[in-house]
Amino acid sequence: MTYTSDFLKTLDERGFIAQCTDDKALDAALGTASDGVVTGYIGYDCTAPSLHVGNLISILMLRRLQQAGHRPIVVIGGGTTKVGDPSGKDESRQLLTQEKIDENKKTIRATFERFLTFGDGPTDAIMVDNDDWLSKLNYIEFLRDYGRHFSVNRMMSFDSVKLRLEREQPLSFLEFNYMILQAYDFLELNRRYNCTLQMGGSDQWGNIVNGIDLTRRTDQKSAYGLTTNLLTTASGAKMGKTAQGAVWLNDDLLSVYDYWQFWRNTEDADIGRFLKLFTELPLDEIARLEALEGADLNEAKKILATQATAMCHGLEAAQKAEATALETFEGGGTSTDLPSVDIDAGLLDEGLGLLQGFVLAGLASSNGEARRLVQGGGAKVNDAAQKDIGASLTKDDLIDGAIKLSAGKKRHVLLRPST
RNA sequence: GGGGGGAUGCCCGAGUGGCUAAAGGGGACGGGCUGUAAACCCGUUGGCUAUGCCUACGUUGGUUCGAAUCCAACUCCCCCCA
Repeated sequence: MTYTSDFLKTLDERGFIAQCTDDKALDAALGTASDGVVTGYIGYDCTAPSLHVGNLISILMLRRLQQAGHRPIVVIGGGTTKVGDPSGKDESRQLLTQEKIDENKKTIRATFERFLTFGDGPTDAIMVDNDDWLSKLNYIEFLRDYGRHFSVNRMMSFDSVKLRLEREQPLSFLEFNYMILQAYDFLELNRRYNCTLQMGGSDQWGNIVNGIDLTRRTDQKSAYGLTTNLLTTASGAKMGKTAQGAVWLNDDLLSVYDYWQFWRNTEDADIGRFLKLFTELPLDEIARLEALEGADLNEAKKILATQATAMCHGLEAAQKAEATALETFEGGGTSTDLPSVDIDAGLLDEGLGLLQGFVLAGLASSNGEARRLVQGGGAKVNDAAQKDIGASLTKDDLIDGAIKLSAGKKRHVLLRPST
């Protein structure tokens, strides 16, 4: 359909939207809300110390919502994390301890401040923790007031539950309750902040719909749900997972340089889609970049990388990453800004084993892996291929105070002796 | 409570006494081709103080010259019945 609200029009043009519970009504509401502001939320469980690229689309939806003159709410799932969302998982998640959850909460919060403007104004973003209300619920009271609105028959029909059962994977009663708690979140946010929109990945559809139903049944209020497609690369791989693990948004878990590289290594077939989703370049500019062919597409990839990195880590850091990459890949030089690992200077005096060096640099997880890397011809020291697994690194290998180790053509780390 | 089935390396999965660090596949990593792409081809894929040693087939104990494989107990999971 053709949308009239800025928000939905933009999301639609840029390929965000997977499903909407009632797009006509939502479109209208976005244009006619009493004070012109619609409040929408997305919840994030704190199962890891940082969000990753897989969460990015949803964060950007909140950002777009704010840009369109509405109010985003970030819900930190301090309460729901204690239960564990069964959606899209074959097995129960390991339950996290309270301390771990609290720690994760802290490090996740900071990420949002780079994408959203927080404050007290009508369209300023706010952040709340669902632990604030979920932990206070009284079991019997809760069951009587809200549990009666959920039919088990229907709950069983939701993918998060159904798939688990069909695969004969266990689903605990604890997890079974997740959708009820998330539904209650929506109701609570509706009451507290007049929040009428919940967004999320398409795997959240069931949970979102439940919240809308609950709000209607208990308070006779209407609310909307909007989901995005779960992002996969053109080859079908899940976004955000690489060999090293998730592509984290926090720079202490993944360096800005590596984040930039992640986007630089986008497959050709994904460029247009990613530019629309992950940058804020105008569509005609994107159309131009997308139309490039062959090796010229590399230009588009660099623009994608720098734009996407700038949004997450700031323009300056992004440009620095780009310069570093340029020097490393196209200039044939060694940039001093490559990710580096500090080592004890004394190690070089005695001669540090080559294999050990790669392990310290994080380029191999064991001596055996480092050995295989050398034997396979993928290990380089200062750009010179190494064949001898018994070789040592010494002070003589230092160039500008560092030794450049490379595993393959793309992974580079500088070893810096600390004094 | 009763009966049946199951637990193998990152994942899936073969293996029912030695030839098993464990087939095959996926994934991942490295090499080649290229454009830091995809596809394709080749190689690698437990650890170590390394012609050897150690750890590993749910846990513990046993049989045996020898166990992932046989026996016992236990733990956890699934299914069916009540």
